[in-house]
Amino acid sequence: MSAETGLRETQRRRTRRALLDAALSELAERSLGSLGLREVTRAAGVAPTAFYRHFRGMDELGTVLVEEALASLHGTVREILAATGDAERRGEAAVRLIAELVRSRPAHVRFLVRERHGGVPAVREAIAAQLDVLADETGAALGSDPVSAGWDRDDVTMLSRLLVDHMFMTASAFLTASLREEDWSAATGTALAQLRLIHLGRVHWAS
Amino acid sequence: MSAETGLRETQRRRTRRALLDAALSELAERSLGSLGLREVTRAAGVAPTAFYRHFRGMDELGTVLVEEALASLHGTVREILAATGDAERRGEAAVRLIAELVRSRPAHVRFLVRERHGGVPAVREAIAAQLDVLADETGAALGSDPVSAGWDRDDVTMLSRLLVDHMFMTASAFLTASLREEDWSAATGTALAQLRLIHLGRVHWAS
DNA sequence: GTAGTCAGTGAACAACTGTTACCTGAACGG
DNA sequence: CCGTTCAGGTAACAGTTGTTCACTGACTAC
Repeated sequence: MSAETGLRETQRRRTRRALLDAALSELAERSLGSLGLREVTRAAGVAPTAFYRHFRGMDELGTVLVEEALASLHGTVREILAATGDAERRGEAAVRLIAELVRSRPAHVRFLVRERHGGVPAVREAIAAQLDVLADETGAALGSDPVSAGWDRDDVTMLSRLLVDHMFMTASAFLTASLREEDWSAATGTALAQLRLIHLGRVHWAS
Repeated sequence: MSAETGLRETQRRRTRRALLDAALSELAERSLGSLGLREVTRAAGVAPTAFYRHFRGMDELGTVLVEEALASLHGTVREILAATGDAERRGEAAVRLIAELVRSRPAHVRFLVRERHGGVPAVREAIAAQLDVLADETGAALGSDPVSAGWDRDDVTMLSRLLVDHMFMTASAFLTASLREEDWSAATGTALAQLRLIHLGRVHWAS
């Protein structure tokens, strides 16, 4: 479905991408709330009015970026949860996948980290809702895991929330460390150690 | 030092406070980057030009807010670290103090959480620098603790970073839960459980 | 008492903002 | 081929922005 590869449609998609990319690159050192519609269109090489052909306003542009960013994150998390092996290996896989995500889509990740607590309610809520889903999935995967057999629901959710938040911590650490290679590997080490410590706590947990 | 209670000086301080408070209340649902100088002065009931008698620009206003917010946080953390008793009690004390801080200065706390990864470099860096100090202090306190005797430096810092970040997680959770009382106590429970889990991991850690 | 300091004001500026109504021309369906 | 659709452009709008300058008048130091 939605092949839609007419000449017009492809051009339309192109400008839409240009708008999203322009916004994304402008957001490297600013926040969505301070980003003007005209700035985006200017950076995209398009007339201001063209914006309205694609988005109702900046809020909508923002929520689209949320969906884009979290689509890849969602995929990443599913990979981790589906991964076999002991918790140690799973932790490594998690950190590795986050690292890849930061390397391949730094702008998207930065956007998520920044706007999670940012000043645009619509975007904030979109991220929060998606993260709730993510936490639930994590919780479900955790539930069907020998280590946490017999845990009550509250404890499972508190752990999954901790893990999701730790994911963001790690992503943020990678972003600020993404300049020097030694900082990068240090961040990797820290994230892995923290996951190991959390896992240790999990093993010795008594509901 | 700096008694300075002339009539003029007190009035000056009053407007300065008015500016800071106006900004703070305006920042309840927006970010610093999107906050205009004129908006602040308007909310403070003062002419736009009066702003310059107190701050060079919005960045400076921002860093002053950072100092204010982190002064209380600094005090809070010192109290926790100085607290005697086992780790369980210390965790309880930590959560309780954060809760108090959120209740007594919600705007400051929200400001910190939002601008930590926010769109104003100067403010972001000011917060990061202060948090580094905080993490170091935590690390020092952790170092002189029987539980973590013999840990190497890297492991201590990874733990203190985790704890500082967890503090922010908790503060953020309290902020979003501050409407309904049952959400509040649930947030308290989650934070406590997470600290307990981390502590368990700490006990069974092997450097 | 008097001269000086200085927090706050008022008016003006060029630049920029989001949004509207209307126009253009290339791709489209039949 | 021809009428229609529609992505994008132009021009204009009323507001708002940060910053400057000169000015006022209550406080201060002497």
